[in-house]
Amino acid sequence: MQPENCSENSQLYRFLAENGMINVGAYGFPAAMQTLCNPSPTSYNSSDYHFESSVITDMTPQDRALAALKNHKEAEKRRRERINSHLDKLRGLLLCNSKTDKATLLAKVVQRVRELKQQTSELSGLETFPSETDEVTVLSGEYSSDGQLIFKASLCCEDRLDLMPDLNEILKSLHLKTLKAEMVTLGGRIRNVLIIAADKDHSVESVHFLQNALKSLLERSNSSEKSKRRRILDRKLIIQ
Amino acid sequence: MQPENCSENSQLYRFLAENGMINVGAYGFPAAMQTLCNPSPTSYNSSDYHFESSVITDMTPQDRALAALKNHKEAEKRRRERINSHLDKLRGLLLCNSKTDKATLLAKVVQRVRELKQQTSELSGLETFPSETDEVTVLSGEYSSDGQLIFKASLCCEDRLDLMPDLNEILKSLHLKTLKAEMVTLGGRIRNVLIIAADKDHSVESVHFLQNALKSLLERSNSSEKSKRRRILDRKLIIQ
DNA sequence: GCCAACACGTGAACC
DNA sequence: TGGTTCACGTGTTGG
Repeated sequence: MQPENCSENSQLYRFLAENGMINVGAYGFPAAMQTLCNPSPTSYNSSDYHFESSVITDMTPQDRALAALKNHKEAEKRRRERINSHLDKLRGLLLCNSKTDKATLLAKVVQRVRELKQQTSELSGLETFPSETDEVTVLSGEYSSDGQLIFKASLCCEDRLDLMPDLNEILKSLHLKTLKAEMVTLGGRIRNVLIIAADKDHSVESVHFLQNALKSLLERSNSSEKSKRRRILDRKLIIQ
Repeated sequence: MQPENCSENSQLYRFLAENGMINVGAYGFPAAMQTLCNPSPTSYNSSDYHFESSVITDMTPQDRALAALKNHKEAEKRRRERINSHLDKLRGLLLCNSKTDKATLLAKVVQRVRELKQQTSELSGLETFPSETDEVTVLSGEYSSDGQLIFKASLCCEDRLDLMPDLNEILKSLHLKTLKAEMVTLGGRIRNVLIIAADKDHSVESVHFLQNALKSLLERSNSSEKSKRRRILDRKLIIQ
């Protein structure tokens, strides 16, 4: 039996120690793993538990490796807890029994998100005429077969001459293509519904940028027009 | 060094084998783990690789344990894949980069589900007057501090004398308490909005039962009233 | 005893 | 390097 590298022996050492096959120090592992890297042919037992490296410094490379392992172990535990806490929140949100298993839960989440997207799409998609309330709606579609992301954006606000130029500027700067545009004006207000395509390489960012850009466009529009309007009822921002 | 049980030694054997410290058969592990349970004091190496148990039967207890381990390993892999595939679907649904880590993804999912619930609640909650379309809407709230589940249910259909008794019967049979009830009638139609509390012990089931009960109530209502109505435009069922 | 689901600790990969 | 994330195989528990 000739060990090939130190890693294997540190594993072996740990294995033996954890299973009580050799005695270990208070913490669990001594700083003697180094000695195992060039092991003497004697058997591993507690009588070999003497080493010279530990007298040189308090923090031998072995101790440091050990501390790293401990860190790693704890970090991993925190990671698991973080994930599980989110899963628990989802259980609450979906009214799932706390003992619903993870896979089933996630399947339900997928289904629910699809339903909700569908519902908001239907509920908010019915509007074609401008409303009294200012609205920015970005309904994210999914990726088309050719890798483009197709989605729908709706903007409802006061009509003004430079709205379309502003809108075009935004779309151009984000490298978004307008596949289709509907606009309806009524009583000084306008509703703009755009079908937009984004190249796959910067699609996600573009969607978020567009949301923010439209939102700020709407705010700009509001602040400049506020004096003219008798009332701004509300502001809706729908992000699907 | 006296091993305490067989499990430890099978672990040890596996450890040694996996790290090439002893030779193993074609599959990976020989059927010799039993011999390790009462080990001879000699060292573990390939020269000890002879055993009598395997000649008795093809399926020794060791082989069966081995097969079970293999099963277990593969089942666990399938489970991981199942979970991860759902996570990937969620990544697609949320337009997340494929390298968004699990915890962050799940945090976004939680946030998104909350947003979507909020939006559908707002979008569908605006209606107070009865619509032309028959509707059952159950908007699930979350658990209150005292463990009760509070949620909102809305029902819109033809008005009829025995609607309220039917409704009360349903709620009573499901042990649901009505905290608040709004009802608006207009042109022979009625909209009923109920705030309902369910005890925690059978809350989830009750919500689903209620959904089904209201749905069938609506269908019953329709079939008996169909002749009187000139048109039933549509039927909406919203479940949040 | 089997099966399914979980938490755990660890090695590997990526910054 | 250290920090962080992932997949993996395993021990364990409940049905």
